[in-house]
Amino acid sequence: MSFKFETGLGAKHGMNLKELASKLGLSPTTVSRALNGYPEVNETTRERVMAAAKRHNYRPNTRAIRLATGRAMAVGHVIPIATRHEIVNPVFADFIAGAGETYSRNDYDMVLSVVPDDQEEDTYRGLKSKGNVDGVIVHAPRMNDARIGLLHEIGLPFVVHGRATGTTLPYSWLDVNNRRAFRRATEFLLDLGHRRIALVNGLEFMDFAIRRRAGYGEALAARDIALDPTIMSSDEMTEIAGYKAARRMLASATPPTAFLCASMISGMGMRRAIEERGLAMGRDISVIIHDDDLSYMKNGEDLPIFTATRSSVREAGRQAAEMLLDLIAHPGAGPQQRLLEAELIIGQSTAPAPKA
Amino acid sequence: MSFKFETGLGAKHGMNLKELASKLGLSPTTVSRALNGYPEVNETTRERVMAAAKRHNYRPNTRAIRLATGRAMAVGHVIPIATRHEIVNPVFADFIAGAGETYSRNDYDMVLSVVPDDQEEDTYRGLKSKGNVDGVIVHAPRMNDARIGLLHEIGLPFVVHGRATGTTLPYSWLDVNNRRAFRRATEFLLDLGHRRIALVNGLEFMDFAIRRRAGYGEALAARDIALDPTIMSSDEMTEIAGYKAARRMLASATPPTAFLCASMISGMGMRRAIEERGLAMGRDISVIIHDDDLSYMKNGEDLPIFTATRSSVREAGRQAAEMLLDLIAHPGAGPQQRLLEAELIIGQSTAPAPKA
DNA sequence: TGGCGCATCCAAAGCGGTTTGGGGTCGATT
DNA sequence: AATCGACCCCAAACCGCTTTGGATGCGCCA
Repeated sequence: MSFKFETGLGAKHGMNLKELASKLGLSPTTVSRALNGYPEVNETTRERVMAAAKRHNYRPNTRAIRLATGRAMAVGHVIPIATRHEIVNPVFADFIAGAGETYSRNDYDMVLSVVPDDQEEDTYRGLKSKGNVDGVIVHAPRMNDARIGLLHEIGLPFVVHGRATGTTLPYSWLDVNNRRAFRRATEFLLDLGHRRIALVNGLEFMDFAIRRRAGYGEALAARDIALDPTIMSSDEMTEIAGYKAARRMLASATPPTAFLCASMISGMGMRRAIEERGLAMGRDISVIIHDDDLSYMKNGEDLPIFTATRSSVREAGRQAAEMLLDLIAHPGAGPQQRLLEAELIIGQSTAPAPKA
Repeated sequence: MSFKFETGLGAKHGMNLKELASKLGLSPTTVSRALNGYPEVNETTRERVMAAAKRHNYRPNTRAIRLATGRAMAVGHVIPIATRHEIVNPVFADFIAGAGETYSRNDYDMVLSVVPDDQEEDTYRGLKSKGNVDGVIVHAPRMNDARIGLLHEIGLPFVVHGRATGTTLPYSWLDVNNRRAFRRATEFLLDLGHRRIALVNGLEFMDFAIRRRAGYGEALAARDIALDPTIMSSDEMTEIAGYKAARRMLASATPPTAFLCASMISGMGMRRAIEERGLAMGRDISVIIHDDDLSYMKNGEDLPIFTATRSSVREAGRQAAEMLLDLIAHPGAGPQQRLLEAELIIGQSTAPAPKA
């Protein structure tokens, strides 16, 4: 009954199709077609309808459209909150911003689900069977990521941001060429004369970290330098983790002269460790980071602070979203892949290896 | 016609209420009521229905529920992308994560709209009239923020994260006591003997920045110290901005001995400027930051890197979302407000003022 | 024994759009 | 003059659920 009241009062609830149609002396059918650009309506009628729609500020009810068409006009991003280490990936913000721009332009909604990681599978199944979204973006793929098989099984279109080593199923992804980027960065340090190059990597169950490590390994192998596990670490990409890894390695008997580091944030922690030790980054110790080009964490202005492999995660978001919308629009077409190359930006944090 | 195919094939499209009902030999009415816990259904029947629903993996179609009930079961977060300075606020990620936890628990969807800031008003109007959401969270309020009046006008429930000085309308908000936090921090520095205390603030059309400046001013005034505009800056809270502000101030004839800084990220830039000058933070120069307790940017572990005013933005997200859901559930009730106090955490970045 | 009330269940009318399957009109064709 | 297409438009079904307004049956009391 309170419902009756609301819809009764409802001057506020806005014009609907039926009202608009009767105001125009037309049928809802015709009005709907006129507004949606169908050909079987007279052009002058269409203009009359369009004008009236604007005048009365008519906006079709999304809920009704969704039910009638069977499309959600929305895509989902499932953000798992690790129950163990509660890290909110700092690149999410920029990726989401990029993807969101694409969605806005295409009149799609973006729905975010933040769920404990043990409920992730259930969330995907629900998203599909309850019909909340037409597709999803898969974040932070791991090796042999189970989500790919799952999404295949339930038949929900998806694009992976990154790749999942070990998966045989075909699927759509957009990734940065992490292997090549880290190989180039390592070669760059080698060319500067460095021989003890440390790798401060992300967590190695994350696919991107595996690829970065591979690129690093390739470059060293090509110069016949053996991997040294004592100067290779793998951890979350936080300031603290970068600090601790660098501090530990610098304290060793044979410290590295250069660092390769997975993110700008951990790079800042590394710098802290370096300076705490009375050394100078870019003189005593060289550092190369991977720069996601986060808007709140620009790597300097004219002169970059860090030498870096750079690839905009915001742009990745834009493009991944476009791929997904395309997949949704053309369900027949096969999976799409796109590999972005990172630039190598020379900044102030690298220098020739000190004479031994 | 391709539609026919899909729904024709659609073993996949899942069980719906009608099918389930006929399988049970019951009417849709009864099944609906059984599942939604209405009293006018026999307990044994209810159990039979529940069991069948689980067995057939029935999940009610969200789109239909939304249309039938008139509720969106979703809340919106509008994230304006400033056309001038394209900064994605780094605290969004954590705030969103916190809010998202609350939504997940309550079976609400979170829909994010990333829009150019000149389309913000239109976005809110659309969200309301198209019925996409039941309420919204307003981010990053400014002085005399126009959104508050707008949302009042269009009748969309909302909670502001922060406050908007100058607004006379009553509205719901959740904020940190920024004024008191910065006043305490300033007093702390004063007690350590500092007299030239710089303020590296956020952009001062942002409400929180105004309040922080007020707290800073109060503390100085209480000790009869005049404000000195040359050691007060106001800019985006990026690493670069912090660096530049600190560098400029340190280069002056009468540099500050202490800094009050709006964020951990700009604090890291300040540290860079300090060390670049051959000074040590926490010895030559004291620094206090505001710490939003971002998960990827922890302020040290046992021993905090920075002395800081701390307040978890993730927790703020959780609570703001709860307030909003409460507002939506009880449209009659008046606006709610909640003021969170920040802790003052003593870290390694502060020390007594050097003897002049 | 007739009637009342309670416990259960159902048919049908929404919700607000889209889409199907015609149905007039009218000028052109034969 | 009858036929035939365009061309425009409409009535009604439908999407999958909720909710209203009964209907049915049964125990129980006067």
